[in-house]
Amino acid sequence: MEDLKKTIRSYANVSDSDMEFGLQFYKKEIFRKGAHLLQAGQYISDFYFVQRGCISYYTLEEGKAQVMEFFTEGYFFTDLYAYIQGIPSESYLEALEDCVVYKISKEDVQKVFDHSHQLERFGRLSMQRTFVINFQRINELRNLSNQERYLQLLKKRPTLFQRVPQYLIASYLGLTPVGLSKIRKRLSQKG
Amino acid sequence: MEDLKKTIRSYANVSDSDMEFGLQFYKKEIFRKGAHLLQAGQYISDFYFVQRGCISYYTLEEGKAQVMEFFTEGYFFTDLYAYIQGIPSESYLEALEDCVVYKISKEDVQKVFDHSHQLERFGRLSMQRTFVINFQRINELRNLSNQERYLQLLKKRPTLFQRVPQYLIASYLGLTPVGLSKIRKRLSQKG
DNA sequence: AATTCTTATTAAACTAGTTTAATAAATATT
DNA sequence: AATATTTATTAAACTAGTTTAATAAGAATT
Repeated sequence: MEDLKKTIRSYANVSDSDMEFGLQFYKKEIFRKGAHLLQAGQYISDFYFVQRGCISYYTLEEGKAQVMEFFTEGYFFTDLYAYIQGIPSESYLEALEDCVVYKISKEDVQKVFDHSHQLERFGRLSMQRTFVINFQRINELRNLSNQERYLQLLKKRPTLFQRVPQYLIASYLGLTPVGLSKIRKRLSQKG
Repeated sequence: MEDLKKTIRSYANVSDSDMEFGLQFYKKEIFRKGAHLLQAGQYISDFYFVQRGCISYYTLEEGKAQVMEFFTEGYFFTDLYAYIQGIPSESYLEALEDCVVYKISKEDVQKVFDHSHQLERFGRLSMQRTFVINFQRINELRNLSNQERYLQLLKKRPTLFQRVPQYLIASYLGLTPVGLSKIRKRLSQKG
């Protein structure tokens, strides 16, 4: 749990005893490639941390997967929307590789926050971090062309392109596989 | 400050004494139509609550305003991105009408959170609320057509169309004024 | 009431994507 | 190694927006 501990401490000064209290609730879990951590219609009451692997977070819109995020090592994740609102999920969480994750239940999160002001602060600040990422995402969706967003993803998360098939990346970028292929061709002709 | 108090209590059970402690830091401020609460390049260290009026939150991209949000009565707002990161803003906050707001400084927010676990919880939960809104925004940007987003805005915030010129709404929707006009024409011909 | 200024619509040419379908390339399976 | 399956590219026709520029409508000012 060293990676998890380090990641929490990157947000707030958590004492050893508070950390020990918090970590006791996390449980290790393994998912094989192709396994679903969550399917639409299910409730999600766990919060996860990626120790190893890659998980896709997607919805089905008219039968087609719309990838919203790829969670890789060091990410905290869940279907945060359904988790927060306590409603059935409209999304899927699927292991794109064999994965090792740590999970904690919503009730245990509540216990941890009730017990420790500093861990509640970690909660607030990690929510802030999520805000920053979503804010950037919205700005990118609004102000950048698809080509620019492709180039930016290539720059920000280059290893993703080795781990994930291109048609899922196209989906993440809000494109069809054909559309992304065209963009790549256009770029390869110029440069 | 009754509206402010009510809004805070809609997030967390704050005791009277904690509430009193928190509210002492808020200061009332008035902005005339056209006034800027924030300009690009400035640091923003205040958090605001809209008592009365409408504030646009926008960036300039190649000289053109890109409206990201309209803040109306009951909204908490700031340039949250610059506020959180402590970096100079790239955005503007402009009163579209005469406005009454309450504001609190970042340092005072910190004092309040340090003083009261329940107010820190309010902070976390209001951040969660912001997450939910941004999440929906991202989904709308990704999965809905411009026409659908226009119709949805019309449904969700109908009064906005009486308060705000159409070209700003076009910008909010990520369209040109011409584009929005076309959509409206298309709809009026069908229905 | 007339004028000016701002906002909204329309037209025409253009563009970056879409869809569908065929083909090519890469990967996995027998 | 041969075959089947999955993934990526290309082509062709189409679409919903863009830009620029002209016009019309509405609001504010003299």
